[in-house]
Amino acid sequence: MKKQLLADVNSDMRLSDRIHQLLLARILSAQMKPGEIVAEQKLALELGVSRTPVHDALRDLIKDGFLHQEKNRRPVVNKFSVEDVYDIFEMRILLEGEACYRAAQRMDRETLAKLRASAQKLQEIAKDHTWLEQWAEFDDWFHRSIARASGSKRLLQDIIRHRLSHRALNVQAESPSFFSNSLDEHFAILDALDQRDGQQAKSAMQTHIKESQTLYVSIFT
Amino acid sequence: MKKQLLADVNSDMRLSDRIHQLLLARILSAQMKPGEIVAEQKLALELGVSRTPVHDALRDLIKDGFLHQEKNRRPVVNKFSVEDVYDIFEMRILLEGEACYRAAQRMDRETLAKLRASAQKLQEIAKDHTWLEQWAEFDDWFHRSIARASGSKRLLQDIIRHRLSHRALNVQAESPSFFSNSLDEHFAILDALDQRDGQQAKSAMQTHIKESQTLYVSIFT
DNA sequence: TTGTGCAAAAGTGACTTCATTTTTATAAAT
DNA sequence: ATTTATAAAAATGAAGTCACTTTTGCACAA
Repeated sequence: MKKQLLADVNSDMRLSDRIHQLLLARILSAQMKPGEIVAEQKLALELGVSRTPVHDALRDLIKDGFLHQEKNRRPVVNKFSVEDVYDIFEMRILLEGEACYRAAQRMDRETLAKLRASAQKLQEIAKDHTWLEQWAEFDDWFHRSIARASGSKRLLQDIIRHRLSHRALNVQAESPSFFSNSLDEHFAILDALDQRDGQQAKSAMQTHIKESQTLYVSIFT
Repeated sequence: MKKQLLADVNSDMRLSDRIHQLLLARILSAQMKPGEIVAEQKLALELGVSRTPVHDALRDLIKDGFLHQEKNRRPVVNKFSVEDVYDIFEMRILLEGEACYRAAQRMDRETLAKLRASAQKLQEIAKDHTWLEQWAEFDDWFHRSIARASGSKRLLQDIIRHRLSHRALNVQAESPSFFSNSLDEHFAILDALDQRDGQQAKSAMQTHIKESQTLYVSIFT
């Protein structure tokens, strides 16, 4: 019986796109680790498809910056150096700071309220063992919502890209990256957004990301 | 006899990468215009290769944001709306402003001197009929040099990406986008870099790009 | 034990083929 | 003339195949 790793409901999607999703998930969840070889042929066999859609998916991942490949060689999952870690966060500070500044003027009250409610709910169950995964999900939603509220298609896209890189870092970070004051910082950002204070919101966001940067840089050093 | 459109010296490159280069050049030079259909099969025939490398090149161009494609349909060259134009320049203002700020501390005197010399040479022949193409080349080199001097791999990459979008705009801009004070602005940036004044350099760069933005937005309105 | 050379195995790049979907062209109908 | 139906042509997504390159494993030598 054939493996059903691609048994998505989205059967109207291109195979290559479903495979791209699957592989991205594997990278972000450490099922595929930095330095690991990802052979197109082997993967095709494993997934029970031909090499063609796998080839396309791998090419996408290369453009995404998660793999690299030399001609005629098998693709390899990228490693991140300390410099990369620093660089990724610097981009986030710049881009998400700007997005937050713009969002202060444009974000609708409804989304703002939803973000606050979720953050509060999260605060209550902060001692639960499921906290970490719920946190990761919320954190992503929080930052993307603000990026989206910036009103700039390209700013949003760039932020998503660098945030994915950030998430890929977790794979290499041994200790679980976890900081209790992150939630407080989120509230600070929300407060500034509520007051429509762009400068303050930007500043709070940048402080928030810098905290994270410091932690990650220390882990990777 | 077969067409020699791909008769590059780089015969050790993948075909798909050479085709990607060729198509990008066609887009930036208006040989392929917005809205135009780019059929994989037809292109393969024209270039005298199989569909596979063409397919890969087209996929890259889609990720680059120059084409879009719906499933089972032929790819189409992207059109830019006024909002896109504005957005592209906003990204350039943010990213190249930051790069310029960082470059003020890091750019070596040698590159700085070369940029100034080229700018001066360009100024002398400003009345020549070959001015425009030389200008375009210099402008690209100028901005990339500063982006590179920022010391950030990702900042450079993002800047290159948005600058390519900018260049793709020229295809849709009817009147030749041309402004005599651009060179003066470049000198202003160089002066600030010479003085290692990050704030001033950033500000000069952002003013420079805003000038361009105003012009392009008016053209696209 | 540690290299070195070489043949077998596995892998990629690119071409070809096949099934299905979309596009185009033509003809009929309003 | 313009729309609608439809059949032929052309295009894409995915699989299969082939030539050439890289990787692997093993025998042999230092």
